[in-house]
Amino acid sequence: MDNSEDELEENEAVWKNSFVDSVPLSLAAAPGPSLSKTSPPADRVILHFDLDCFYAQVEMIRNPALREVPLGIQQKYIIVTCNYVAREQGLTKLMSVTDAKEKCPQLVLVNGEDLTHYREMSYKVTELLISYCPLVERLGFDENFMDVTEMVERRLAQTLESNTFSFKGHVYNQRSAEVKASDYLRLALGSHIAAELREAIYTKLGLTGCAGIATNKLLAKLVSGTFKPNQQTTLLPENIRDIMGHLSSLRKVPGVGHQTAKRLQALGLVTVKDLQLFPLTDLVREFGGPPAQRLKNLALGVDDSPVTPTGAPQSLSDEDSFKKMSSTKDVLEKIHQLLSSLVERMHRDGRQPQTFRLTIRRFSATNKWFSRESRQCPIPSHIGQKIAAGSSDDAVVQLLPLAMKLFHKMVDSSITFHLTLINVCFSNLQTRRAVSGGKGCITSFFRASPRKIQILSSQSQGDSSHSVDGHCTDHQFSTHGMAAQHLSLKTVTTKSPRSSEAALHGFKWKQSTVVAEEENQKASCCTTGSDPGETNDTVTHQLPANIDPKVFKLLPEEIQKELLSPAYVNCLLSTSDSQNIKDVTAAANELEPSDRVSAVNHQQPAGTSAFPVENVLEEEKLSFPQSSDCEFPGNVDPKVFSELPLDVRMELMSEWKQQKPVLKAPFSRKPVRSLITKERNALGKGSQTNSLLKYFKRS
DNA sequence: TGGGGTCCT
DNA sequence: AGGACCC
Repeated sequence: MDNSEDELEENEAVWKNSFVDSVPLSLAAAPGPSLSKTSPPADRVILHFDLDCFYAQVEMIRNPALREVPLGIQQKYIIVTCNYVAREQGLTKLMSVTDAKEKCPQLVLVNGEDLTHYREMSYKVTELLISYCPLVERLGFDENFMDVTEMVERRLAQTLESNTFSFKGHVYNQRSAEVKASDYLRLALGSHIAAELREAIYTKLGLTGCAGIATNKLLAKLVSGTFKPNQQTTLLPENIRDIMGHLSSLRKVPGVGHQTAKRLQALGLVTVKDLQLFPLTDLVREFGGPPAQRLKNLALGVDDSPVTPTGAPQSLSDEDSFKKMSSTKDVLEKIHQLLSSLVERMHRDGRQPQTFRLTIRRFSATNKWFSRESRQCPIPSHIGQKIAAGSSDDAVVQLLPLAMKLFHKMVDSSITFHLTLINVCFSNLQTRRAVSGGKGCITSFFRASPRKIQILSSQSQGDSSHSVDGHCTDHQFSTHGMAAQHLSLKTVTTKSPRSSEAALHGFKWKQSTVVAEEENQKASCCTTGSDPGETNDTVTHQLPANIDPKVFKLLPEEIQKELLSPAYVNCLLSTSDSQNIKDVTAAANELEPSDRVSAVNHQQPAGTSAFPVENVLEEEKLSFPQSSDCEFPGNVDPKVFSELPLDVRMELMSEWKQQKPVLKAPFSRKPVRSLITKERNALGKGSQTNSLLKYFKRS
């Protein structure tokens, strides 16, 4: 679960004594003109939240008796995380069960292979944070970045009366006497917000965690781990050199992975300082321009990447690993099992997947062990509809032949094979919504839609008083939230939230009005030849050659049926024949895109999609001048918009965002650049900028 | 070394 | 489709 082993723990002892818990600041000491609103590109205030041993905490909430015992969360033969009782006995993350039991014989194990509860709790945390401020970016299940610059600015305007002010929590490598109030007031306010949010996470969800407060994501993340369970630390700009310098190796720098570290090491670089001092030109030679600059920046603690609201997931997948799987029957059963749960999850999400992918990992004694292979195909829309509609069994039965077809594209089952992992994945997730009605105008949404979107999980936190900030309460999930419309759409450094709703699994995206769907699409992927009429009478002697009749009879009825279906029989018979898939793919491509296009055009200002890039941008700016950081389509009245219920607003924003690839440009001028990072992909235009992680994407 | 995710090439 | 990265 957590591979970043305690980056800063080694330094902890060194610093601990020099930290103070609360550093008094005096506002009387001249706020100074330097930090007043006139200073142009004020630093951001970025928070990083990191829940303590997340899976273990979730299990301890589910079963409080586990709080007092050493607890390990097990996936296969690994302890992926453990509670602090267990850590006192020397356990660490990602330790083998054998080693762990040896160190701690009384260790209590809970199987953590099913992520459902962790995922749900994870989204509750993100939702909670979003309810205070929309700029929240998830990193895994247990971390969130948040850009609270605007909240800080608002508090700054209000808080001038108070005479003294303190940092909450620790301040990295800093004594109280050294802290200058006027310089770091904004970070100090950030530390208060962080403390309040951690408190909210604890009181509302029962979870503890750490927070880091700094001027960018890199630094916030690095500093958050300084004091480990349930504490927070602020990094002042003057200590950036320290914190970077004290990292024990380049691998500790988020963004420098295994491969990059190896290449750097080949250049003779092992410490962060090595990289800081290494000539950029030499670095460029090895990595290319933008990545080289990026690496240098990271080493220096410089990171301009925005906090990009994560919104709903881009894909849902389910996987299982095992020592050995070598029969088609086992593969079929495993895929069936994985698909069943995935389809259910997909249904709960409410969106409709357009792409299915099957991934395998083959056993290999050689050291090359970790690579995976995958094949993907479009999902015929009638199957997608069944998934979204909740006809899960039907959907699974129809997906199974698709999956087996993909499987046989990778594995020749007439030869022995040895798999160690199977993964099924839905991607290209599409929100279904009304499309048939009025033309080209966003208002067609406003009237239509008996919406099914509901809150399933958020036991709407009844009080509005939990607001960290009077201005920021608009974003709550409770029903009372029509106030303070101005806030929710303001973004500072980035685009508006991509859909938060489905994301926020508590919401359903479902829409009772659904696109009129062409049904004549020939669904199954392997329909060549066989006559459906025959199959019902089929008995086991008609089984494909590579199915053992005895084994067959042991299979669940449903699977037997499926094996006898024309689709599956054809899959087996035509192992190396990819023509079937191609036919279906072509058919699907003829139908699906037009569906999409009409949906898109319908919601756009007429004709915009055909405009040259610069025109589009110009137009958007003109039509929505008062806040260029909001991404309203040009014909949406912000006032009308702001009066809509929260969930409607969020869904609309998600819609618009998904359309940006059509609206927006691959290259744009600086002011909007941060808005389009994801959209570049969809356009298929190369991002000539950096090749490094989105995580440290530039703004 | 799990069971997830992201984006880029 | 694979590879890098994150947890």
